[in-house]
Amino acid sequence: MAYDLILQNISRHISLTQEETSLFTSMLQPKKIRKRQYYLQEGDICKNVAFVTKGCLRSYNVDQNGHEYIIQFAIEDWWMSDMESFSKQKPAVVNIDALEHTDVLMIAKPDLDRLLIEVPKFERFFRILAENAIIAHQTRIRESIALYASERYSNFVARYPKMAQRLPQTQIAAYLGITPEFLSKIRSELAKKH
Amino acid sequence: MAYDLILQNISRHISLTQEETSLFTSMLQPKKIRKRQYYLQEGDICKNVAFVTKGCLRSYNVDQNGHEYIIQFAIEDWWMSDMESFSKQKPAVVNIDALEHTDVLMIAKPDLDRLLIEVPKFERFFRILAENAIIAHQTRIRESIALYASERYSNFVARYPKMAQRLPQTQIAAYLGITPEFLSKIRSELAKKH
DNA sequence: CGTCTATTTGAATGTACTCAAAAGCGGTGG
DNA sequence: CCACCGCTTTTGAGTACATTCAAATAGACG
Repeated sequence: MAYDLILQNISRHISLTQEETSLFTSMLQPKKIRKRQYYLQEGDICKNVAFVTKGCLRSYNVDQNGHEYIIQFAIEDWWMSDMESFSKQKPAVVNIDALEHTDVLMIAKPDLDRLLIEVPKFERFFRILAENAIIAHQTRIRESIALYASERYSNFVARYPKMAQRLPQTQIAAYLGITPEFLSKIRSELAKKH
Repeated sequence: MAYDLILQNISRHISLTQEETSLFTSMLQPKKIRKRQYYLQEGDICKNVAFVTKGCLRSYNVDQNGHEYIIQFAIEDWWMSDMESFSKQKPAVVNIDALEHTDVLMIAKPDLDRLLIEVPKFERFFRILAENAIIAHQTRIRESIALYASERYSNFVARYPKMAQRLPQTQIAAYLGITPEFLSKIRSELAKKH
């Protein structure tokens, strides 16, 4: 069943009745996003939140020199949206696109608003989801100001081994806030130590 | 009335009945934290969430070389806790202390758990609070990997002018992830341009 | 008033970036 | 299935951003 993964994800924090599950799944819209295809473009308003069932998304922005800075990756079992654009319905400051052919389940903003009212348990679910995101973000902030690039890279590989395997180094570099050239040098230094 | 500020803070996102307000305020414990005094120490379990009514708190950690890295400041009208320690009741990885003589209103973990059950509106309140924190954290992550220290400092001053005025430069430097000496040099460069 | 901490300034060093060029790898079409 | 094209990764030289250490000055607090 195609909803297994998302229902399991939700059951980690709240339990749903049969009817609540039906209401929830009736709101889910499947969508395929091909590699390099945009899910959300800077300036657009984010109308859905996405749950990845296959593939990989990234949210990022681009500065005036054309450099990309990655805010977040989302592989299978991760949620993705531009929080600011989605929750306040204002133009997005980031882009979201697919690094691989990707399958998502989307929930539209009006549906989610209705869900939160009809099944308040989901307020709890999304509160916990948000709190966990805060914890991860604080760790990342701490590391980005306290650690050297080589340490940040080692921690990234240790924390997200699946992502580190499948992501191109250019993307990891853009997440760590370094150039691809410098990441290559870091990796060759780390390799020497074995 | 001492609860004005916190009730106004809450009313920005949800509205409470008379009884809900009474239940909520009955859970608030006032506490004074003197300058340099700890509110939470690394390794302890965070038993309360704090709302600052006067003064200034900071959460930070210290590396093996004794350098401090500041995760967050909280002045009047801000909430502060170690999210991970408080919500999962595990040992804190950060310290929280006062940079000024500070007054807070605290809510104990068991009280908050009960509040969330008895008044589910608070699930919504804390979800929105968490989502706003995520937006701020993502902005900070983006700036910390994309901008030079001088740009991060200018943005900090523009975004939090009240904090920039009252905080010592050492603390701002520890928040931006640079040395106090380098911040001093940045400031003298910026001053030249006038 | 005196002590302690915060800030400034300078010289030497280290981390990370830019630019350029070559080598490796993967997907696509013929 | 191979050849090609485009993109990713590697390597090197020169440069810029940021740190360390040291010492002098200014400022805050009891």
